[in-house]
Amino acid sequence: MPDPRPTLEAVAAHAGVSRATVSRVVNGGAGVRSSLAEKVLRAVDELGYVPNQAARSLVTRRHDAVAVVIAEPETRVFTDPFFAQQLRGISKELTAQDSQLVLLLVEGKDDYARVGRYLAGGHVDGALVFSVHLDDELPDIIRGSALPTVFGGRPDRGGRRTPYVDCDNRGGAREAVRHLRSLGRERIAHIAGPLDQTSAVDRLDGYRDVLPEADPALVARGDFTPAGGERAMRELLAHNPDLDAVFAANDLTAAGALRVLHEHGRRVPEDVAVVGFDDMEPVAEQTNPPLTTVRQDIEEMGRLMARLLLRALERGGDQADSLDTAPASVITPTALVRRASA
Amino acid sequence: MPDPRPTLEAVAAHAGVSRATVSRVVNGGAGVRSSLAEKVLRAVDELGYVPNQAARSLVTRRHDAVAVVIAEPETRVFTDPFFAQQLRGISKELTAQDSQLVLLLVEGKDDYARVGRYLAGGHVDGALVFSVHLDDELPDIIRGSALPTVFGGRPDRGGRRTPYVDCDNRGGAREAVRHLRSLGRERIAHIAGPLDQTSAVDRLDGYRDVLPEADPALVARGDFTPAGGERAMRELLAHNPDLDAVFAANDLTAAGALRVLHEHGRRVPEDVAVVGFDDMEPVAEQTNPPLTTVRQDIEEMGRLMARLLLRALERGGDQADSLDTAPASVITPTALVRRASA
DNA sequence: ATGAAAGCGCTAACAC
DNA sequence: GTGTTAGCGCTTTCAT
Repeated sequence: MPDPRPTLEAVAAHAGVSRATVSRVVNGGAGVRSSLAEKVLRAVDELGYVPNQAARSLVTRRHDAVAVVIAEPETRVFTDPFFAQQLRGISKELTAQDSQLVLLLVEGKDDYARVGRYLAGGHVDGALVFSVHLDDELPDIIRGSALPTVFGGRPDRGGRRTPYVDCDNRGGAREAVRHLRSLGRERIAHIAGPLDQTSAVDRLDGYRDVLPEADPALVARGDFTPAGGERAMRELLAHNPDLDAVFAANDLTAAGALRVLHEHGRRVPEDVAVVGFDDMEPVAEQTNPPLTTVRQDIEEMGRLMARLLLRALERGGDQADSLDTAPASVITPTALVRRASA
Repeated sequence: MPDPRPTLEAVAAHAGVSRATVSRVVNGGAGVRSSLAEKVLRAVDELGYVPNQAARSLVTRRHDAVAVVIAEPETRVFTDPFFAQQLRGISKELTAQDSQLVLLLVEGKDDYARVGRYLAGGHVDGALVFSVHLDDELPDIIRGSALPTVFGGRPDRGGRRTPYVDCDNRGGAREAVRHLRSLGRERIAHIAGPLDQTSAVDRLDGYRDVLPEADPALVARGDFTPAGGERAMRELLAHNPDLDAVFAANDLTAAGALRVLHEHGRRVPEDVAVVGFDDMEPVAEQTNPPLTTVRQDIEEMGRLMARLLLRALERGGDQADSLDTAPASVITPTALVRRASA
């Protein structure tokens, strides 16, 4: 059985030119007489030549591939489409730039070393990282790899160094609470998310921005899950039987809260108005009543992350984190989507 | 600025041995005196040596990477966690075998050529492919790349050639319908999925297996979405006001059907019992009442796909689809999960 | 504009 | 056991 993959050499022979010429043609064909170029192209076609990436990377030191690192698959990531949409945006942008997407799913701290090794191992040109927990070491490990990186979601409270893309969690939360207030609600509660995630913290901050004097008993802690939402809602109802509105840190939480509200005979939105966050459609449209919520354009965020990284790669070349070439972070806008719950 | 990445050569010099020895140590160290091996390891450590994959692939012709090809991101894939869970299973298995996951998201037919090129381009050792539509050319393109491949979901009605992993759609459907019958239901309807997907066809076949004489008017066509489920349910109700049970092709469809049932004042499960398929928890647990459904172990299916492929790679070496080395397909079992709707 | 030649960093015979 | 050596397939000066 003959080797199924012809080499540059074979194409050169077939076309009656040198390897160098074939290489030029294959890489855009700048500075090659068109008559020759044509001949080469024909040979490429006839032989079904496909360049060997490994050989190419060996000399160019580029891989046209970026890693996408996603941690904490145990939780939210795998029960809402957030992650999938984000990936889709990333994929679109990378594809447009002929870059490949290498997915690194991190199951736990045991995987950190592996990821660090991979990133340092020169397989990819850059990394897109979804960091979630505040005290996580992953961001540091990744920064240690010295690979150009863009984070998805604000990495931590102080983090200035690495660029990231996040939606305006705080502003979106403010909008949600203001909406509730504009509806005439006076006892507006908040079910927060897990406060080791910046998104949850920011949403809580947004709530407080609008209601700085709110009764602390009106804030309960959830965990971004429906079960957490139920628990928090029960607690809130117990301590604040008079509440007339709830801003939930995400849609899943709101769904749980809604169930408890029904259970307790509260009508939504008549007795209690509810607003969620995310606009994750399969949930927000399925709830009873359909959920008013704060939408973020997740796919666009993914696309932006990829764009930021690719731009850094183009420019940076070697020294990707020299300050002036470092791309700035991006905060994407949110929008209130009114359905029936508020 | 000095090159930040030391080579084998550098390590060899630093350790006072030959490149070959370093290479041996780095690749497991078989047949190297331990005293030397230690010295090498120390050198590796001190220099922070990381092997250059491109160089290695160039000679070994292995990449320790497999592509995961996912088509039709427009629809279902990105609104249910199915895909994420599958990926997670795949990732776990690949990671365990030190293989990387390269994700190829296919947005439309325009992308087919790109995918074909990539797969043929020798970037990866094999491919895991989620093919969904019956008349799709993607499977053929992929087979054309001559890359060892495992499909997720039965690729098409006749497909014998390529191994795949799928759940027992037909058997699961039978179980669902039998359960409904065991509840004493006599007018059992079915809302089918899009029949250009084998899973939808198989589930319909399962329904018919149990109810070969069922009134054809009891079968309506959905599309795996809640909206489709609503539409189909209305239609069914119009033609069969006496129906007392519905087997929906998936959970999303069931959620839509449930809403219409409520709208029409039918009590579930008293008047009409409902069973779904998939057990996608965020949906099945959120419906009112919580959905009885057929569960498939999605993560396990992903894991199996990867395992099958890796096994083929180990054995096959070059000729991966020689008949005797081809791994057989796997059908995974389903299980009825009883909640409140039936 | 084109070709010749020198590697990129690694593995795998093969010799010692 | 260990070192020597010959490439893997490609890009890229450097001549011409």
